[in-house]
Amino acid sequence: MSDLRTMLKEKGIAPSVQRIKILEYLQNFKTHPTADMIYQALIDDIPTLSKTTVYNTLKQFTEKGILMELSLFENETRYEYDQSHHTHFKCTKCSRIYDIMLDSAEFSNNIIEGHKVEEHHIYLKGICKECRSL
Amino acid sequence: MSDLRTMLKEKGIAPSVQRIKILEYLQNFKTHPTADMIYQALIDDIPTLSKTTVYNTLKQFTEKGILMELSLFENETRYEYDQSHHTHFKCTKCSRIYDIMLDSAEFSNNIIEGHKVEEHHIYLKGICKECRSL
DNA sequence: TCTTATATTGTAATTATTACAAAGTTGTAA
DNA sequence: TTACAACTTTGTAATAATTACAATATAAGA
Repeated sequence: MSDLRTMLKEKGIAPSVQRIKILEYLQNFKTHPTADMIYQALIDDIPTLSKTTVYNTLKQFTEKGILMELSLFENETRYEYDQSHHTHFKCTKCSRIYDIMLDSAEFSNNIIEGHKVEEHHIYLKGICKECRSL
Repeated sequence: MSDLRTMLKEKGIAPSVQRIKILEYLQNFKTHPTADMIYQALIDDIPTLSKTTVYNTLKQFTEKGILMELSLFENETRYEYDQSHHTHFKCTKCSRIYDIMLDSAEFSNNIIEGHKVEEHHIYLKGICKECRSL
């Protein structure tokens, strides 16, 4: 708890109650939650919490490199705190998303940690050829 | 054109004007367009075209395996016809999405086809352990 | 041609997200 | 301690992507 407080200060972010609770939630529940899921989870604890605050906070944390924004398989952004190198697996039936401790590419048409992989996608992100040459 | 017609029939889809034009567009422009981009591109040609038709058609094509749905880096679904095995690269500056002819995983912190890769994501999709054991 | 099934359209509803201004809070210097 | 400035949070309204659904139009077969 005071860990988070210190960490936020080091990143130049004032450790408000809202920010700490949101970060705490992401740290405790590695379920790749959406902004709404986080809001629903905290509204009892902080009855005045606004969804805008959740969105603002998540955006700020992402910009500071504290969180990772995931565009997994749907049209909602999901967030995670875990910075370790892993792969995401989503079940097409139950829609759950699993963390797979694997960072290589030998998985296509394979069983990995008991899950049957039917598709794999490799996404890259960075600065493109043209922008680099400016 | 009659290729597409035949192909749709084989998949059990009636080859209506709307469906053919949409598929033709995806075949000609490999820009991973959104539903809206396709709609905008075709509205002059088919003035009565409805966005619902575009959405319905894309959904149907995806279900029949004709198209691929991509959840790349934003909250809009993008579609592509190209079934070849490749990786997607998105520039953080200009937001363009590039096809990279590469399906392996040696790309992290690397220059690939001139693009500087800063992040790579591997996504898997399939049936999870629990669902398989039912 | 008539009937039935299928396809398309338009509008309204839903959901995720952002914009923005008002109200609240905090830190600090007088 | 008070007062001010800077920063945070909140709530409402706007936007954007997508879906639901009912009405209309089209196509195919008896």
